[in-house]
Amino acid sequence: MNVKQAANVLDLLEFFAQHQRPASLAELSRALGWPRSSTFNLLGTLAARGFLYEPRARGGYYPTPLWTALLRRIDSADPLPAQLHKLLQALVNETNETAVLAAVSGSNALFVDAIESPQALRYAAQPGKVVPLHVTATGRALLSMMSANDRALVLKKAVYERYTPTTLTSADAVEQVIQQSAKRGWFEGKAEYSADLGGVALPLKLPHRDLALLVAGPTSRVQPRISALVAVMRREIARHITPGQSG
Amino acid sequence: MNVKQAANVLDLLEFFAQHQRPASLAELSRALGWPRSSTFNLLGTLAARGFLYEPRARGGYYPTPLWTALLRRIDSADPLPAQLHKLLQALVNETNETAVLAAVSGSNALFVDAIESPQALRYAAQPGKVVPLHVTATGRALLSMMSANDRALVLKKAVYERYTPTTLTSADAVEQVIQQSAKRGWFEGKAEYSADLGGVALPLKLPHRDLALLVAGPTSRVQPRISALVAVMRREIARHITPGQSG
DNA sequence: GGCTATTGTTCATGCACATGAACAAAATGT
DNA sequence: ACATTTTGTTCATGTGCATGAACAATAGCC
Repeated sequence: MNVKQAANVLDLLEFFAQHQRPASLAELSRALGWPRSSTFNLLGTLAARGFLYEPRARGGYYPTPLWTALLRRIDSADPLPAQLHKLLQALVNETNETAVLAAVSGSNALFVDAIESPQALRYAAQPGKVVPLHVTATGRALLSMMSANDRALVLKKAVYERYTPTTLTSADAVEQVIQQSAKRGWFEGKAEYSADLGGVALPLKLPHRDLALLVAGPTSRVQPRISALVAVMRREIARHITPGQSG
Repeated sequence: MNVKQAANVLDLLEFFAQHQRPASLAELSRALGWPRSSTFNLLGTLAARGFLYEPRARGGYYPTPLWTALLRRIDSADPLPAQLHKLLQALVNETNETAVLAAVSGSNALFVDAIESPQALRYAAQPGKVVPLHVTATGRALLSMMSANDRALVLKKAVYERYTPTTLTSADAVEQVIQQSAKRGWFEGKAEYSADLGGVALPLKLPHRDLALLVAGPTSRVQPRISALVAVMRREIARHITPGQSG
């Protein structure tokens, strides 16, 4: 079940991240399609708690530094090593495609960091994006690191919708692909979830978390050089992660 | 009116900021006093949007880097100059009391940055804290920068509750104190809102925002050296803010 | 491996709260 | 200064959602 007013808080945050300036009640109500009265109540709630304020009197609301103060504490407990962001940057430089770090989140892969290719036609991926585990290279790389039990559970509960002509639509088919991919050491995505999108993913076991590393772009650019991409990814992983950290 | 599920999102964030580790549904439900089913729905909503994930399968939920990604963008539009944080630090070093930067937020002063005194007995102030405008030194420093009209409006709408024996309880009394304080150039708080708490506040006009700078602590330590504190604050403001920035 | 305690999930129902409408206050234009 | 538009605020009402209860799955224990 969807908790509407929780989602609205997220919408509000995303609005401010996008527009980067204070906004009045009327403006927000229009932009987000909320009744003015509801907007009034929500802004009031957030402002009363110190999460929104009006930088200038009657100049509209904006999020306060309290958010950042809280998140600094939250992030300090679960930091993505800066190394990993540099790894992504190196991969984008070398491959000219989008590079992503993903973690398991329920039955989805969650993009925890991403740098997009500089090219006009590119895989648009931002931190926070989620994709199903069973129909993506990233997801299967993550699944390959789970115990057989956990993986079977996810695959059983998965919804085998056909997104594109190449989508795998059964637990068995997916499990088989995972086995084969694990053996050869890399996972390929062949436009199963998004048409014309191809990618290569590698499992990345770190001390306290299992991640997947993905490089992806249009099938036409990615497909012909899969093995080259794998080689680059392996090289850059070796360069950016000290032996003690990889598993 | 209070929007419960919006407030719950904030409670959740604060929980994680405090505990700094993943928490299971049951754990959160207990800690926050929510029904398990409600917790289930809320976590589901946030996870589906990519704002929560499970770092380890069945290892509990934790906020994702998406929060930070959004807030980086939000903060970049409304940055508190790093200078100002250094100013606070300098003041804490010099005075041994808590130093705060505050901005107007509705009829409250919002603490946008704060550094607490190292002493055991100190003014506990953190970013995000809000205090009424009309019964605090900080608030009156902020009010002094408003137009006469705006200030009159705030003072008219204010609720003149008696928090301590020294609380001012009428618009006229407050306006008078503001006039006098503005003339001499600094604002004093005399345990009107929190018992035994004293402080000195100065208005701080920056190019795009009006702030107040506060140094506060137990009355016994602050009261006797008010003028010394004012002198230190003025000197450090001059040191940390270039002439072009102050107004 | 069975038994118990704990955690996670579903669902129907009553009521808190989101909403539209009506009003008040500001802003804008002439 | 007046008329018009836009924005902010209040409030009663009907309904979407939070909730408790019941069930399912998992973990813990001996």
